[in-house]
Amino acid sequence: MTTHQPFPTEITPALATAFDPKTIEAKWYGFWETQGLFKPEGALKAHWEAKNKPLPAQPETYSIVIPPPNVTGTLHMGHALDNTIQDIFIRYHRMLGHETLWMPGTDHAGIATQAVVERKLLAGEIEGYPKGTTRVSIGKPKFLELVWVWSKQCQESIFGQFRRLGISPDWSRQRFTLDDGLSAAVQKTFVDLYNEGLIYRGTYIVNWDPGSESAISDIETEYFEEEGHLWHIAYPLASGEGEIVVATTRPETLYGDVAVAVNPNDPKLSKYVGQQVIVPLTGRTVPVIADDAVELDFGTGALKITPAHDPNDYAIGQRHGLPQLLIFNTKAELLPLEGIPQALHGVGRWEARKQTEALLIELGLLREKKAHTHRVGKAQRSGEVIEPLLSQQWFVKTKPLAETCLKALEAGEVSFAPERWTKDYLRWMTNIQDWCISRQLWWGHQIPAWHNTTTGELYVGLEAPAGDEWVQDPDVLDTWFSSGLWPFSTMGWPDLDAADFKKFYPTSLLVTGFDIIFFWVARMTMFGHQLTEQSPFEKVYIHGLVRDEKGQKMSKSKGNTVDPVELIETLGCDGFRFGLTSLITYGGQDIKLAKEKLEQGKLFANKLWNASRFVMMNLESGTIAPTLDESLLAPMDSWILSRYEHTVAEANRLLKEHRLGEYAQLLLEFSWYQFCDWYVEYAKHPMRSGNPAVEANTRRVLLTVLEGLLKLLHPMMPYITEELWQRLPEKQGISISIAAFPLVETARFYNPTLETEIAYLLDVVRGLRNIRQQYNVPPSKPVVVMAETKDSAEQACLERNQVALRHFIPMESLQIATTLTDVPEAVASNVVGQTRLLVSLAGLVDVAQERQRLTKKRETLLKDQQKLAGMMSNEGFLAKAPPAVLQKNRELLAELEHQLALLNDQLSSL
RNA sequence: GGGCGGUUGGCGCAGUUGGUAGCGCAUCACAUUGACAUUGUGGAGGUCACUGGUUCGAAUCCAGUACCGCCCA
Repeated sequence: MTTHQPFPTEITPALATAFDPKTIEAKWYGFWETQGLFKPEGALKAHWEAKNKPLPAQPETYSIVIPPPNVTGTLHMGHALDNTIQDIFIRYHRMLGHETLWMPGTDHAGIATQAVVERKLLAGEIEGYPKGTTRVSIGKPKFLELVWVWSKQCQESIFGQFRRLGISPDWSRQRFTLDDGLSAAVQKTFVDLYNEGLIYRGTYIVNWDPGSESAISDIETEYFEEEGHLWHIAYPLASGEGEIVVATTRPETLYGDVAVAVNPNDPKLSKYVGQQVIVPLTGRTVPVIADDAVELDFGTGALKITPAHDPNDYAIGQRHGLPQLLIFNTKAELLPLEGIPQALHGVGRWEARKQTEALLIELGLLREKKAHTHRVGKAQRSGEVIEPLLSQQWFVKTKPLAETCLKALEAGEVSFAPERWTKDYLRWMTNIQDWCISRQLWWGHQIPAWHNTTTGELYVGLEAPAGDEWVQDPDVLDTWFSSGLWPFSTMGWPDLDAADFKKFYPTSLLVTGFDIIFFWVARMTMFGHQLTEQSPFEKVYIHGLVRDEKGQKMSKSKGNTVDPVELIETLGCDGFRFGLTSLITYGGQDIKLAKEKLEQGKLFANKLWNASRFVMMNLESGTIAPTLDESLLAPMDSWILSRYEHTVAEANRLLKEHRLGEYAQLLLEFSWYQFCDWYVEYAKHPMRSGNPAVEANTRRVLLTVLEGLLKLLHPMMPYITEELWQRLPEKQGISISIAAFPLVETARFYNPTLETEIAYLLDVVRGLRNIRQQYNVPPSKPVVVMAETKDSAEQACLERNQVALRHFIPMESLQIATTLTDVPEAVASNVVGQTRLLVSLAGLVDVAQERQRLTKKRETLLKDQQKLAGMMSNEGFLAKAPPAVLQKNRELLAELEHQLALLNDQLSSL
């Protein structure tokens, strides 16, 4: 056995009657960290030392990279869930003796972070800067300095919150997407992909966010149905004879019109094709063109074409070789162009819309304005309405990358749990659009491309070419570009010999919410396959969103967010983690934050605490059998060992299958409803039997089960299990976190026959308690009990569990018989299995009440019996049902019939 | 318009090889000297949204309907 390592002992010697999480959480977290137990190497060594076995030469590895939180604020419930899940898997594999790495870190979150600091600056919340300060006014270097300060602060507070959650990543390896190594990976990737033709630069209509004054990708744009208007505007024919009325939702863009389009099959309008019309307010003459894309029955049937500010118009413009007329600046204000009324120069788009409408009315060209519901795209981060804008941007050619991913998916190199998410991933990969990766921001990875100021030449490379005339492209890359490299850039890639990369890549599991399958998971697989020629993870575990109690999505603007740290304060970390885990479903449903269910976690922690307290008090009171003496085991002992072994097997299965909700439920049931409610209660008896060998052996059973239970629970409830485990009289190793997770290699105690027997016994106890309760017999008052059964197994069970029975039910006497004689007059009865239970209650039996109770029971049984009898008289069922089911039903039916007979007897004797 | 998910006791939810429906909270009754009132004990409460099909047998599989939610166009 290993020697005990020092561990914090400033704990009260005796366990308090109520579990107080606060006193233990900080203590153990510090202990784990200082002992290096979150490090793969440290944990591995400690694990095998505790086992007293040599380190395996080639230990199995297990690795997860954390979805890096943004350095924009604080952790929310989604993070709490996501990281609790990861921690469970990490701690489980660590206890299995695998070399386990959980890589932590944070994401620089370009737009979001820059926006936060800009907002703070503007609001005067940054010391040394007056209210109203803009990023432009202080300049790029100074501004970036402030963002760095902010991001460091955020990082610290996030890591602090993570620690409160009790999670166990290797903090010594923490990464940030802007770290030197990760940045180098980004630069290299960009240059390589450019050289392979997978990155290109071009002028296209992009989703422009006037809020951040940057392009964003199409998936960062969210669409909302909004009430708007449809303006019908008359465009006079240049010939002077007549007009075409055009319908538009955006009158302010008419300054950018370069054509009017109609459907070639339009019976009324097609005749104008080839003619010229005058764009109102601009004096510009543009052609009328025919295009199939124009819907005949939308609006007036005629569309104004603004290629520089609408993706559909852009496509039409391309087909017809039309010019592209840019009318907005990066803030979506009208440019000072000829053809735009002077008064509108520099005016924002909404104001411009109003004024344009007024001008059109003045000119008598507004034919109609009617309410119209349409879809409006908004920037995910800033909430600003997207301004489609023609601009020069960098793109990733995604089709070839996606194809590799699809092949890998088909080959099973990567899979999703729950499986249904595969479809979403597949659909997105199949219909993938090129990815706009340049952002007009300051905060991020500046693009390694250089422009020659004199020749206009473009050069892409890690270093600028020689000469003064080269300036670096000012744009930075989309944050997801660097996040897409996360699973391997954090491991040392592109250095293929980096130790972590060689050992821990590809990772074992990725845990994340479904909302970022496209943003992140897809980008990681694309980059992973392209750059490392393998999937960055084997399995993607997708969980639902954490919603508020009403099922609404939590958001700061709605004010319905819940702070996980606050919940940890009130429930204790272990209680919180248990509650959260128990809410997880196999199907990955969204989680409604039911506070009752979380509360259950807190109660469970207290229950576990007190049960352990009881066990430890008993362990201290005498010797513990060095090994289990099987000859001394009473049926109840064997039963709990059987249940325990079964629970061990199940827990391992559920964890391997990523079924965490069921894992939580399983352990709750075993600990509370089996161990505490029955075994611990039972054990009080042999513990006071006065037989030293039995007592010592019972202590051994209690210790075995409790120690195992603590280990089974540890991945989910790390603190309380550590605290309790450390107090156990025997333990191997320095911490439960590196102790061996219980496994069933060969079943030793699992005994279904015995479990059936004890299930019957416990039913008998319940049956007797039921009677006692009905008649208000005080708990301590002994009663006269008679049990009549013709079933020899039942009889044997009762005989050999008399001691336990008497312990659960205070009895004056217990008579077990095949046929009872001398049944007293006043008895209350119950039926369990084939057994008739009688309790003598002189002067207490109320015949009416007894009749009512028995009748009710008979009705329930009768219903079951009829149903079953129906089934058993069905030819088809008898012919086709599997023998095991038939057998089971036959037995059940016989039992029901017997029970009914007993009840009838009893009723008629009343 | 297409896809996905949900509909199970008062409330919140579990329930994957199809074999007589489970949990938490709430509720009713009883219990307070030894692990625990952050408790224990006993009870009550459900035709598993609806319709049809497959099957000896359906909450579970299939088809359709209704309502709710999400994603994509």
